[in-house]
Amino acid sequence: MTSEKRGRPRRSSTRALEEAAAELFLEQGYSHTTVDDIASRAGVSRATFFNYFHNKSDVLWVDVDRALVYLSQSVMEASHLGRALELLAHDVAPQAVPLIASQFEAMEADLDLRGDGGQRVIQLAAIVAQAGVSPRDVWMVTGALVSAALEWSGAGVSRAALGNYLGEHLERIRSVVDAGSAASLF
Amino acid sequence: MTSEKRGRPRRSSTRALEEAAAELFLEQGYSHTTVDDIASRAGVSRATFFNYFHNKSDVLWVDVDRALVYLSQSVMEASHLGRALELLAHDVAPQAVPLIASQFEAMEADLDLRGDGGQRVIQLAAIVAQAGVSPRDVWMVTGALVSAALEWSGAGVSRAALGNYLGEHLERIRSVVDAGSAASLF
DNA sequence: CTATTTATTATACTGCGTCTAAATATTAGG
DNA sequence: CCTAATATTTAGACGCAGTATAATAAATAG
Repeated sequence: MTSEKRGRPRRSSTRALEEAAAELFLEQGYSHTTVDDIASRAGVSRATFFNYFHNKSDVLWVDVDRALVYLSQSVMEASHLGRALELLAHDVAPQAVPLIASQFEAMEADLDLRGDGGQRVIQLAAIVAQAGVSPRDVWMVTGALVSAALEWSGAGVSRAALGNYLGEHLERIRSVVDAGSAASLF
Repeated sequence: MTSEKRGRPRRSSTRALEEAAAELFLEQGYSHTTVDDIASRAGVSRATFFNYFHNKSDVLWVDVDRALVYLSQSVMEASHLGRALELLAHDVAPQAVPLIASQFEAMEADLDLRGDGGQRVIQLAAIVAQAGVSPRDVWMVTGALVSAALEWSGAGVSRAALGNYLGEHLERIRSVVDAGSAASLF
């Protein structure tokens, strides 16, 4: 995905494949949709799909993964999780709820997708740890963040900004985390 | 897996397959070991492997899964997460650290196994929710439990009983959870 | 000895993910 | 214009996971 000016132009895009996949998942369910189906609908070959995504399920988690990458980089630079989260929340529009969150059950793939979700939770925990939160607090903080994200995505169209939920849930654990963790969080 | 007295006797066992798999994973790494390899070493056919496990990775998580099933049933009966955890901890010997926990990096399968771990975390969260912990506390409690389990399994051979770690980590969040959650926890 | 029960096994199939090599479409520069 | 360099698409083959089915084998009950 270098895409300067030279070379054969792209025939598709992450977005296009995302949309094709979303359509099919809603029509036929996740497990009954093959990668071939997605590629076909997007007008490219199966091989090309894998130029854009590592695997079938990633197509659903694109937004979440982008957020995690952003957060990870942001933490590396700022070394302050609280600030990194503010930056992230600021960049996420209230409408931009990941597809996976808004239309989970419609895709009838609970079991298939549970593992993928858990993978992201673990990744988040790794970022929290990287941010300098003390080991014994890592999972408590991670839990608070997951909680906030779920409440945010679960709230209807009238949801507030993501930052509000994050702030609220972190505030609740402020009094019980180590001093070191607090320093990185608030 | 009914196994009364009638019918053809079993040629293998979960344990035997577990051990065969563990050997191979340590020898060759997780991703370079096929289900065929495992079955062969255990002296059965590939098809038989799937009579004992749902999939390749489950073989590493048997102990964790057993604990989760136990916990889930226990919660259904007692409707009290705290008590269910005590019962669980009481039944788990200090040496019985799941294979996956003790020999994680030796298997060179970080990425492959991360998803499986996350899956269990999500399952745990579901049990916590089922136990009547209030929704906004579910992930905080889950985080505390994961934290405890990791500290327990990460401690050397001199580790204390699992119950100690669980109690300690839950105690830390006691002051910040809802009254309803506390009722189910303590 | 036969019927019943349970487990093992062979076999075939779908689909994911990987890899390689070839084909295609574009730009840069002589 | 033509050629080289570059970037992307694509076909095709492969290994392996996981599912399903039907046949076979080994035990017990009566």
